[in-house]
Amino acid sequence: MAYWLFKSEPSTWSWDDQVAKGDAGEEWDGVRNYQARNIMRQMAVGDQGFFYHSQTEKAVVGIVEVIAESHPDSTTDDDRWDCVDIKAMRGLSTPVTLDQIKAEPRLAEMVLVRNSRLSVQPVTQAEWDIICAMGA
DNA sequence: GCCAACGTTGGC
DNA sequence: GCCAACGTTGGC
Repeated sequence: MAYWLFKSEPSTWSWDDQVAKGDAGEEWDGVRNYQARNIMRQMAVGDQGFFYHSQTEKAVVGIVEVIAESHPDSTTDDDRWDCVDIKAMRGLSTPVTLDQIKAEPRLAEMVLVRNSRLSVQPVTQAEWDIICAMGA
């Protein structure tokens, strides 16, 4: 199983919005970036991901599961853009903030730290375990 | 609200 | 195919 990170502005699509969708989940649509799209194309059903709030909160707030592999993005007619579907699994007891992540030397190589603008990112097993422990 | 970083676009 | 201009994103 692989791990990922999904970034969203809470004012556009928040963790609460995602939770409200329940097990039906929702398309992770609107991505218009080749790098992010290519990462989504690598995802498999059952993979897990962090749900990260950018801008005001800047923290990992929850864990999601991929429930549909990459397919055309229904919000555009442009066939270049794909998306996956995800559903909320559980919230973190304590959100893990960007400050905490930057303060943890073992997370210095995270894409979130290295390339903060990428909206969909891969996460390693080690990074996953560390952040889960920090948020428990 | 500003600015730096980055990606995309379009003219040549 | 290069590069300047522009738009977007996200941290501060």
